[in-house]
Amino acid sequence: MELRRADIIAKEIEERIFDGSYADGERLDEVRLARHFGVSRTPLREALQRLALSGLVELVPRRGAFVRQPGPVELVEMFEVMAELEVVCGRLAARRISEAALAELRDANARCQAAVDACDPDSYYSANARFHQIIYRESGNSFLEAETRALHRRLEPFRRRQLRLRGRMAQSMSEHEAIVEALERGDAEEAAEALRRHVAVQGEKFLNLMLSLRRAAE
Amino acid sequence: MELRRADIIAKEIEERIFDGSYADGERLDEVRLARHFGVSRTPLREALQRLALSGLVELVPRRGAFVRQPGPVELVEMFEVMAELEVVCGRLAARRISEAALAELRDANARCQAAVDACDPDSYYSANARFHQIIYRESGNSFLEAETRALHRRLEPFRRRQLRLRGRMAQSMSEHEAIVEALERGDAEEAAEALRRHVAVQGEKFLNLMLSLRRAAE
DNA sequence: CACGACGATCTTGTATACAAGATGGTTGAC
DNA sequence: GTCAACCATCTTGTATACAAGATCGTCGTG
Repeated sequence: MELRRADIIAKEIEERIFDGSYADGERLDEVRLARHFGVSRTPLREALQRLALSGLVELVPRRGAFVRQPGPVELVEMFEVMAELEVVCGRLAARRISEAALAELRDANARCQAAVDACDPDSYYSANARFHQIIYRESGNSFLEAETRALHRRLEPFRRRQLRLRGRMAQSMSEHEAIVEALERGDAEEAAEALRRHVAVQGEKFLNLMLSLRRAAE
Repeated sequence: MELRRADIIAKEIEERIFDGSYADGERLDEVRLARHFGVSRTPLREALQRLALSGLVELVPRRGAFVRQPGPVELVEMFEVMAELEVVCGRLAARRISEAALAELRDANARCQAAVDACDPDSYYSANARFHQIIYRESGNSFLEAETRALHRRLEPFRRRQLRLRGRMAQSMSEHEAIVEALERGDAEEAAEALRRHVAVQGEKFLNLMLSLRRAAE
């Protein structure tokens, strides 16, 4: 047995929550899940604890674990925080970014463009994620980087839905270019604002998000 | 038997890590701790998992749990993020704060002043914490509030050390007043900047922080 | 004398057994 | 007929037992 099983199980359940296999409010039966994963309740409970800490399930004492999908309000709040974290990363990165990292950004952007041309949302998503994570890293603050990545990851399933909307990928691309430009110039405020515009969920984007939520709820 | 014991144990161990009873890198022996708390290894392991998620201990598979005090670099990073979160809270609060909350802030500030006059760092600390938490709440973003409070709590022991320094309380007070003023005027940028100045760790504050770390390490 | 391999022992990871609280249905009284 | 209390059952929380990997000392060899 090479690794801790609880990690694997937690990730698996997380995946199921993300992709909607487990509905909001659903109780996660320990013995059922334990049987399903072929383990005892001990490592499974560890996995549930872990998920509870990330906020994906709610652990009610003596009652069990319940899936806790963020509601519309909480989602908007999380996106707002995400935007602000990106802004902070961008502002710091504008001052601290290296020439090599700028090249990496341009490369990531090129891959984004290729994905847009190929109309491939999945590879666009991964190239886009790389783009952003370079900026997190170049903030020069590992703690900030870790926190930002964690939230990014948590919002991943919702972002992904948004991307499938018409024209979103192309728009996203041009925003990327504005960000890179600002970072090249070392213009912290412009980088910050470009990122804020890029990430913020507001107006029609907000509406779209809510609609996709409705769809996912069925 | 009333509540989940793992919570209580986790909090207890957390306290010990915070106050330095457990040194950095120290291994936390499961059976020893279990005996100490009068429980079996099962709830104790749950507690360790929890602490691992908060970053207070490192869980090395098949090796055990090790206390992981943040080093100087990580601490500075955490304070930088803390400052940015406060800034975000302040900026949002400036737009969203209610008249009642402003009154609460003035009240908290009065308590701070009373603590300064009485030279009572402990009650200053709690009044100060209340002051800041009102701002987090008035950001109108529960998720942001929760995240900010979590980091605030994690940095508490280090903040507390800083407060004992000469003149820090009085200076802190005047900064509070500037913050309240900006919030009253609804001046988001000024509130943000006032908070940044208030929370940022830089210059001699940085030095002091490092020194207090040294002291704690012994 | 130094280095490496082997094994005893200890510690963690997992499974199972047991205890205690929660749920839901049934029964009885009003 | 309705409401409430009680009991059976189920589920979680905790303890203990067992398995597997890691540490460290010892012994043997070069």
